[in-house]
Amino acid sequence: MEVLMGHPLTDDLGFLLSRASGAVVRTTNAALAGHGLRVRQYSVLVLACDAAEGITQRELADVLGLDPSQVVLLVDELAGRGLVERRPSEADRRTRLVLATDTGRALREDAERDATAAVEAPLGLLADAERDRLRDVLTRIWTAAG
Amino acid sequence: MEVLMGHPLTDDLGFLLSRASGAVVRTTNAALAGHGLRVRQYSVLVLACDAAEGITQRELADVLGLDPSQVVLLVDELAGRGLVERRPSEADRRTRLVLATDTGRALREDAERDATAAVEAPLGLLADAERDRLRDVLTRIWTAAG
DNA sequence: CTCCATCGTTGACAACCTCCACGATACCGA
DNA sequence: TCGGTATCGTGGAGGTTGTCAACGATGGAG
Repeated sequence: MEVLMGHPLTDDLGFLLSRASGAVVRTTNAALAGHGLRVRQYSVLVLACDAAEGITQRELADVLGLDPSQVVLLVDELAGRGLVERRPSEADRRTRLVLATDTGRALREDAERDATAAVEAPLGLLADAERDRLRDVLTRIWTAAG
Repeated sequence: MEVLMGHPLTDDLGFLLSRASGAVVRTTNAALAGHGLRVRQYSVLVLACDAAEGITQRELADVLGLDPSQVVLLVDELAGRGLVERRPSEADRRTRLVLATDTGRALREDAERDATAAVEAPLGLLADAERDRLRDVLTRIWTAAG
């Protein structure tokens, strides 16, 4: 990979971060395309599936680091395909809880298999200890950057 | 940061990668805004500055992981501001070498100072050894993902 | 009750990514 | 020398993402 060497940006962590991130996202998107999903929608679906009581759109925006207006569209698409449904919250009538349907949960299972398999190529070569450390470092970077 | 805990995506390296990357890019963009630059243009400028003989647009696309058509626009913008110039290559008349002007080099100095200072918040808390390891891991991920 | 914050939603706009097609040039094999 | 094939830069189309401002509806504090 001679293109890698000798360039100053190769030392820039920010650059390496975005380049690696882009590569992984591309790979994941390709794997999810067969299910008609992109990473963004897939992330929302996963979060909805794992929230037993449903999850607020505001929470989705916070966790995903997205603008709330984007979450509206993502949930619209998922709801339009019957993968997710919006249920009014009894506690706070401003919020609408996003819940996964049975169809959504089934699709999530399939999609997750393909996604993890595809990402196995770039990330599989990391040892468990390395993964843990990487998780820790990335989380610290995110919290520090706000 | 209770929003961090308890969500399944918090364990997904791909997700953490893109979220951390997004945060760093946002921070860098904010720091570069004063110079009228975005990270993309800044990256091109840096590469042009550090290539004594100039750099091919194809090389830029390869190193940055961009489509060649995007590089055209980025170089157009930089050239329009006099930060960079296109010089026909004598060896291969298909290619046009991108070279930084004196103005471009001066701006790069200033911009680099601000950019590194801004990124110091999220990345400064990493020890040198951690940085080296992170660089290595990110590079391996990128090469494996193609 | 009033004032202010929050949630979801809509709209607009810029930036970005992906793909396809073209002319010009280079390279390689017959 | 010629002809096919590949590469470089460029342009354009279409979809996706990022960012910001506004709005109605609701909640909460004083």
